[in-house]
Amino acid sequence: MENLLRTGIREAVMSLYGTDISDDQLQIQKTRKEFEGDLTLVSFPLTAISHHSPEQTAGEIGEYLAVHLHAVSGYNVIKGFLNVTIAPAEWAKRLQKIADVSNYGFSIPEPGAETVVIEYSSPNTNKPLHLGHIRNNLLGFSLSRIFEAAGNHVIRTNIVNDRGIHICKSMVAWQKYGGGATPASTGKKGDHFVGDFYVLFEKNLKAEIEELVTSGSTPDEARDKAPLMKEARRMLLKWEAGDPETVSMWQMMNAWVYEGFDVTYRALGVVFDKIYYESDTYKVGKEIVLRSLEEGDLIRKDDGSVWIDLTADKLDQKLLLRSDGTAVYMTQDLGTAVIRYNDYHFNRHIYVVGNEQNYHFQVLALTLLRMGYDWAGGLHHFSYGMVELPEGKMKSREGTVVDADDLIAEMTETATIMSQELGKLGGYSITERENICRQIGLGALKYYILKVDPKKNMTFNPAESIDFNGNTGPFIQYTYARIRSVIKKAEETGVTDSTVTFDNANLNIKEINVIKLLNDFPSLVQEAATELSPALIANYCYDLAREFNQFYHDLSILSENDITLRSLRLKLSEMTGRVLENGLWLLGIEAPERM
RNA sequence: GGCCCUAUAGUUCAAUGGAUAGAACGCGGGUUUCCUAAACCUGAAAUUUAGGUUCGAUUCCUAGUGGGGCUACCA
Repeated sequence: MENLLRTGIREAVMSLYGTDISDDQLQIQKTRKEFEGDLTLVSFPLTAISHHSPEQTAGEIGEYLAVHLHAVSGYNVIKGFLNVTIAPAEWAKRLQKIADVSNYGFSIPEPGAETVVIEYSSPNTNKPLHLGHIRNNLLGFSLSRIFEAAGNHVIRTNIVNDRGIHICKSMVAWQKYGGGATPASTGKKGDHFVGDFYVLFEKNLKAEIEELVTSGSTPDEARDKAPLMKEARRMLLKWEAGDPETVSMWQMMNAWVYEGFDVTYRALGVVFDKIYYESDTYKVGKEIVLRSLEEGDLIRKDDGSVWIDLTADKLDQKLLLRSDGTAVYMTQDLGTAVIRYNDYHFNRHIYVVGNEQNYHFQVLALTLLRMGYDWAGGLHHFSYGMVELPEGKMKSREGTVVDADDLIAEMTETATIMSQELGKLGGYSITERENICRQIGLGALKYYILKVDPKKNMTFNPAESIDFNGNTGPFIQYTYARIRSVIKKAEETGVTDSTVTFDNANLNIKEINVIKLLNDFPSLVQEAATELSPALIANYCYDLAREFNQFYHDLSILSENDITLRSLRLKLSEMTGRVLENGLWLLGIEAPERM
């Protein structure tokens, strides 16, 4: 529609002023709601060509369009803005056209489509997932679907930080205080079971440190020589040396954690195509660092540690191997990137990781480029902001961390209570009820997080912020469920007529508003992929649901006597339902048939 | 100290350099014989400060102020 107008205006300018115009001179936007019209030309940039006032220029072009373009049914000029009205019949034609496209808005990967690796989640195996991980998982998963819908090959991947001193801490605590208990013997979820031992370790370590400090040590010294800390370090050395007993305990405890993570991932509805483990990739990282050192790209200091000098790129020197030859975080990520490139030959690799690691990912990409891996130009850090609570940052030490499993349960619970209060659950089986409430609770949670611009910090208020009214997931889900209900009723009563065409249908303003939005969806999917923005999809779904509700509210669909009109409204409803379903799909939110 | 991100109604979020800065929650007022009232309509309420670029700045640039992050031989 916009392209139609674009070429029309080009012709108009050519015929009126004898000049061709550039794209940035030709500014078309949607007409604001309060003015009459559908599309608006901003005439200010054209005054240099027309040598007339903005108003006059707009008027002349508008007149030309009204005469020469039959799709244009009218125009008005306000200040320098030319508001063009598209004939309702054009919109009806457009509706017919988009209705004929299958899998509306989604593209299928073509030969030559880009391969995109998306890494998200990236948990440590010493603690259960929390609210911060939820934002990460939801963003990562939604992005993966958006990329897929935009026609890319997508590989969803996860790097599990399964080794290191923090893992040893929970191992030490379990060995010392566990008394042979297991998740099965205690009935606890595996990740919480292990996480509790980690907390116990930290608690007892803190006590030891305090004791040492009161007997005269500095805090740093105390931390260094605390017996528990020594034990954890000893454990790490044994693990790195491949001590069979330590390794088998490590495997057992990690298996418990993975079982727990699986439950949380399933509840969140996220999946992975390939999981990498740091315990595998850090070795490759060491190898490539050492090779690169031989080739002379890196610096070895007197103590034996290996560094890369990035001062020429306005960054610092960065450690790649410790003086004792062991790997650091960066080493492991270098290895993971190289392995992944060898596995998939990706065009792009997106890391969904919090913005506190911006520096780390700058260094990572630069280091790989410096080492001669040209594909590192395709690495992209999708950096998102932190989730804060109304009372401030989440701090594990102060116990203010919001646990992922608790939150999911709480959301489902709230949905159940609200549904009961509204008397929504009559006539459903217990399984159906539970399923609907789960869908709604998670819909609320997911939408609440995804509608926010990812790069900004966000505040999450578990008590108040999650709502089921207004700009929320359940509002969109509810709209969808009502649409399904209308369609179902139409089928039951046989009022559908699929043979009707709409080419000359007489549409009102609300119907046109819905068509306009539907028309935008395919390009929006592409834009969301380009901008890496689930929020774009989320806010679009809300707009569409809201617009549809206005349409829906004061029109009778099923009881309309005019067959064409009734069919058209049903068609509009059905398409809105499909687009909402697709939009929610992109966000990883389920669309309930009833609620 | 250096580097990065951020600042919009009471609150949580929007706004490719364009018109009178949109929503939602909360607060005030209304609409149910009718396809789901978890809906719809309606009122009050905001761009951190000072400069600059521009026909036009919430948006771009510079500086200040507030908030957050990074600057580990932690991950």
